[in-house]
Amino acid sequence: MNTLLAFYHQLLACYGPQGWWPLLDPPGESPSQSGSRGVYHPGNYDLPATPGQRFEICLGAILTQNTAWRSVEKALINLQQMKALRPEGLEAIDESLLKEAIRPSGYFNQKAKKIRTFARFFLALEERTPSREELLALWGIGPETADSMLLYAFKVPTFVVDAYTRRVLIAAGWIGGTESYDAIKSMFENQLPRDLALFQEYHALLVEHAKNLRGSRQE
DNA sequence: AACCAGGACGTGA
DNA sequence: TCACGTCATGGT
Repeated sequence: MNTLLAFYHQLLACYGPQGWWPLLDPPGESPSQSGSRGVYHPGNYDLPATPGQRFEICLGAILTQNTAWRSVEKALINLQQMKALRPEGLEAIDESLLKEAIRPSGYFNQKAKKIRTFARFFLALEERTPSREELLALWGIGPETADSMLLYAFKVPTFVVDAYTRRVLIAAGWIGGTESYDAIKSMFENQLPRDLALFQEYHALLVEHAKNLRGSRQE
């Protein structure tokens, strides 16, 4: 039997579809209605539906590096209000305004440079799907950010590994903890059917489960 | 009041 | 290659 696939079904039965990646204003809801908060879309694996939503997910992937999502939402909303949640707007915005907008998400000096670098790259793409190597070559985009963009923004079935993933696997006794990013990524990709919805949902479920593990311990 | 949050880069060994 | 310091704000 397949341990990782069986575990996925357990998690799904326990928590249900998570609806990643959250968007500020998905189709069907006005921005004011979303109450300035990311909207999840459980069971819908067709998003993003527009280049704008795709770009929003990519920026979120950068801004959430070692940062709580709640802080990222503030930054995304600020950018949206400054009309800089588009690559053209980002290219035009003043440096100090940009940093002020993303300040709540932390590391604002580095992240300002990162999202500017990415905005230029995104424009040059012209709707094409980038390769993992192209993304990794950009300053500020490491393995997890690249995989998050590919999986949730560009709909490429590649598995995302993060701190939560490691925590769950360690708690289950399936890894020691010193394994490399790519080693853990390969574990999943070698044992699971390469399916977009499965990969998207699995990572989201691992995050939810890891948060529950932490919550049961203390806090 | 330390500690962590949906990491990545620069450096030295 | 790899361990370690740095980056920064916000919530618990």
